[in-house]
Amino acid sequence: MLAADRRAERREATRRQILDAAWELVRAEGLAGLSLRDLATRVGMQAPSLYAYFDAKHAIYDAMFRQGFEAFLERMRDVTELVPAAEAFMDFCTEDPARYQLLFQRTIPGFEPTPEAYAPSVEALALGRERLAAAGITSPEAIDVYTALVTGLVDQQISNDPGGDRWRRLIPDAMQMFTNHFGGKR
Amino acid sequence: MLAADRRAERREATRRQILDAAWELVRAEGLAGLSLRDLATRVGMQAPSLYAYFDAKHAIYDAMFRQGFEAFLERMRDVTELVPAAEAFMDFCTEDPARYQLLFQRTIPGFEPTPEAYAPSVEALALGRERLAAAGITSPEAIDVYTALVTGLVDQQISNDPGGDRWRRLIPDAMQMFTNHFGGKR
DNA sequence: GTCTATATTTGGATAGAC
DNA sequence: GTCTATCCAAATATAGAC
Repeated sequence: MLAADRRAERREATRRQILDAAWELVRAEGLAGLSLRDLATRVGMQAPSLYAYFDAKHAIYDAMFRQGFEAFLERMRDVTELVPAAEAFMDFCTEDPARYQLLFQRTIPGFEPTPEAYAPSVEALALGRERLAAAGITSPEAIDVYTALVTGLVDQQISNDPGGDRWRRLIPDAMQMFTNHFGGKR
Repeated sequence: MLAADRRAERREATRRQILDAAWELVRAEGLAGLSLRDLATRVGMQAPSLYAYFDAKHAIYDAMFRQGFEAFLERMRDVTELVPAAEAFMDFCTEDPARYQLLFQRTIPGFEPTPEAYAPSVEALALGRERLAAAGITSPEAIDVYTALVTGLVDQQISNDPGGDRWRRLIPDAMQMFTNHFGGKR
């Protein structure tokens, strides 16, 4: 193996280490609480050293955005039925509200994901559409009501009953309501 | 009229003026973009002068929170039917997303409304419950699904089609789906 | 690649004169 | 009540030595 390859590998490892620490930090302090000083401390560096790995703070959010949707795809890949899919989505969101905020709420002032980071997110959307189609849901209206319903359940769960299951347990009933009205396999 | 009364009245007028400017500012810059310097400039003051009217920045958010729910109550008071109520809620939220964020999303780090500011919010919740009961919806599960569904529609509308009506126009159909499943007057 | 030192900006908040 | 002057804190980011 060439020295250049080893160097690149080491660099990637450090980048991953920084991102891991960033996730820990936002889980503890909230998404907006990510500061370069704290992050550097957590990986045993001084703040300016981070700039050897990321051009700017937004580049860190960008990499996290991409990682988040990759994890999302991984999690949803094998879940095909309507109710389990909604439950998997709920669990993915509630187990890390900071990640939920980054991926689905977009509340960081001035942050827009770059096209590269955006790619897995587009893939995730396509996967969702595919799953719905397999369940017999194809009309744009039905899809829009579905997304509103599921994200609404998740949002209520996170903001009004964190750690509980007050809205999570309503998923089967809500899905029944949805399929009764919009058709779809039973 | 006593001089003291006139003084108090003048003071209240200035407070209102400051709050009006604060609303303008958050509509323009986002909820987190409210800075005391900018706010003071907008009302023709220097920043420290604001402290004669509000103890701290959070006191301004607090007063805005209260005003927001008072406006909400005013708006919803005469709307009793299910579909018009959901539409009125949608319109109230979309016409001022910063207000929506303050009242219903609670994303300001460290801000918790005081009990006094909270009062109209509690009243609003009670009103909502009353409206649902009048429509024949009383089970806790049905109420929770209803809130998830309506806030989900609003949230999708604001984040994915601001200024449009892609989710707003689905309200009648979504309400039909809901009442079909959970009963309620038709 | 990492450090120290520093620039720069931007906040909220206070002291004290008037 | 309003001002000027200032403090203090926190943040991102850059320069330049090693």
